[in-house]
Amino acid sequence: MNSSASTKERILTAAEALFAQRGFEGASLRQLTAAAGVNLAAVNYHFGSKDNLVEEVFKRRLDQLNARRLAALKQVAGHPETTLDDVLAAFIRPALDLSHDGGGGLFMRVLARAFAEHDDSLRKFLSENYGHVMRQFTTEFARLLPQLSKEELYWRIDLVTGALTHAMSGFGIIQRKSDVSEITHREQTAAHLIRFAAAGLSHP
Amino acid sequence: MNSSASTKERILTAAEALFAQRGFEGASLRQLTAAAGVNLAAVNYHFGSKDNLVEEVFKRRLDQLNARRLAALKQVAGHPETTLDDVLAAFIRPALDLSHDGGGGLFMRVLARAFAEHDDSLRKFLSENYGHVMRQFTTEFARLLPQLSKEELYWRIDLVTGALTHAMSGFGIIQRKSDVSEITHREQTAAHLIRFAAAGLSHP
DNA sequence: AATGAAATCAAACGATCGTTTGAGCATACG
DNA sequence: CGTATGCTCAAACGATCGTTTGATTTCATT
Repeated sequence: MNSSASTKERILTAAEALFAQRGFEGASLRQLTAAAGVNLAAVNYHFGSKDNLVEEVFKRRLDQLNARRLAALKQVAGHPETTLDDVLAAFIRPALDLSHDGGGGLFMRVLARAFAEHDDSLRKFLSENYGHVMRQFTTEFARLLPQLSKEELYWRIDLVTGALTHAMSGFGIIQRKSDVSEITHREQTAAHLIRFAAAGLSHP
Repeated sequence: MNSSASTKERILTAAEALFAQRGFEGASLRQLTAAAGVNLAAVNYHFGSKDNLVEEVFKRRLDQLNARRLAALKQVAGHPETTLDDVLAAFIRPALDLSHDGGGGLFMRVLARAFAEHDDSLRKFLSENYGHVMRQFTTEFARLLPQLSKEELYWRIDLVTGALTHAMSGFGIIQRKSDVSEITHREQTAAHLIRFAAAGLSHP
C-alpha cells in the first residue's frame, strides 16, 4: 500500500497492527509480509528473526514514549508546588498523544498484550527498556504521598498501572462523539484517567 | 467411565497451567498432553478440538466463579443499608477464594490473558459466559452511585475492571509473609482491592 | 557503460502444529 | 464365555510455521 515508506518501516507498521490483533505468536510472517506488501524473506533480511522484529516494534514506539514521559516528568519533579495530578499528567498525556499522532494508535494494545504475557524474555526486555521510567515516576509518587508505606505505595501503583494499561489498550476503538473536537476529547479522556488514578493513589 | 473423567481432569488442569504460562496459541497439545501424562490423541477424543478445550478450561472455573459472585451479590443487592464496599466484596472475594482453594491459582491469569486477547470468538465466548454477571454488578453500582452519569459510571467500572484483572492475575506469584496467616493475608489483600476500587468509583 | 554492494524474489528447508486413523486394551453385561 | 463399548496408544496426515538459499534485480558510484 504505502509504497513511499521503506521496507523496514512498512514491516514495522504491519507487524504492530497484526501483533495487536492476533498476538505475537498468532501473527505469522506470511500474513505480516503480505499485509506490508513485501517479500517473506524481507523480515529475516532486515531484522534477523521474528523475535528481533518484536523487539524493534516495541523500541520504535517505546523510545519515543519514554522520552516524552521523562521530559514531562522532569518539568515538575521535585518542585514544591507540584501536585499529584501534574505527575499523573506527565505519565498519561504522552501515551494519549502517541495514540492520536505518529500512527501509534495500536501500540498501546501491543503493550497491553506484552503485560499480559508472562513470558520471561519479553518481560525482561520490557523491564530493561521500561523499568527506569517507572522507577522515576515511583520516586516522585513517593515524595508526594509521604503518608504511604512503601508496600502500600507499590500496591496502589500496581493497581493504577493495571487500570491505565487496560484503558489505553482500548484507545484504538473508542470513538469520540462527532460534536466534540479531537483535542477536546483527548483532554476529557486525560482528565478521566488522571482523576481516577489520583483517587486510587491518594485515598485515605 | 471413571478413568475418562480422570483423564479429562488431568488435561484441564495441565491446560490451565500451560495456557497461563505460554498462552493459548503458545501452548501446544504435545507439551500439554506430556505434562498431563496422557496420550496426544486424548485431547481430540475427549474435547473434540483445541478450541473446545480452551472453552472448557474457562467454563470449569468461570461457572463456579460466576455462581459465587452472584450468590454474594444477591445477599446485598437492593438493600437500603448496603454499601459500595459490600458490592465490591461480593465481586472480589470469590476471585480471591478461587485463587487459594479449588486449585484455581492460575485461572485468573488465564482470564487476564483472555481479556488482553482481542480475538473475536474468544471475546464473544467471554461475553456470553461472563457478561450477565458484569451487568448485574453494574446495575447495583448504578443504584449506589446515582450522582454519576451512565457514561461516567461505565468509564470508572472499566478502569476498576482493568485494575482488578491486572492485580488478580498476579495472585499466583505474590507470596504472603511467613508471619501472617493465609486467611489474614487474604483479608488484607481483599481490603486493599476493595478500598482502591471504592475510591476509584466514588471519588468526587 | 561497467562494477559491486544492497535489496528483493521464488522456492525450498526441516520442524512443529492440530488432527485423524486404526489397531489394541480395558471393563461391563448378556 | 463372548461380545460390545469406551478408552488409550503409536503412527501418520496435510498444513503451516520461521528460516535459509541462491539467483535476480536495483541502483549508486566510477
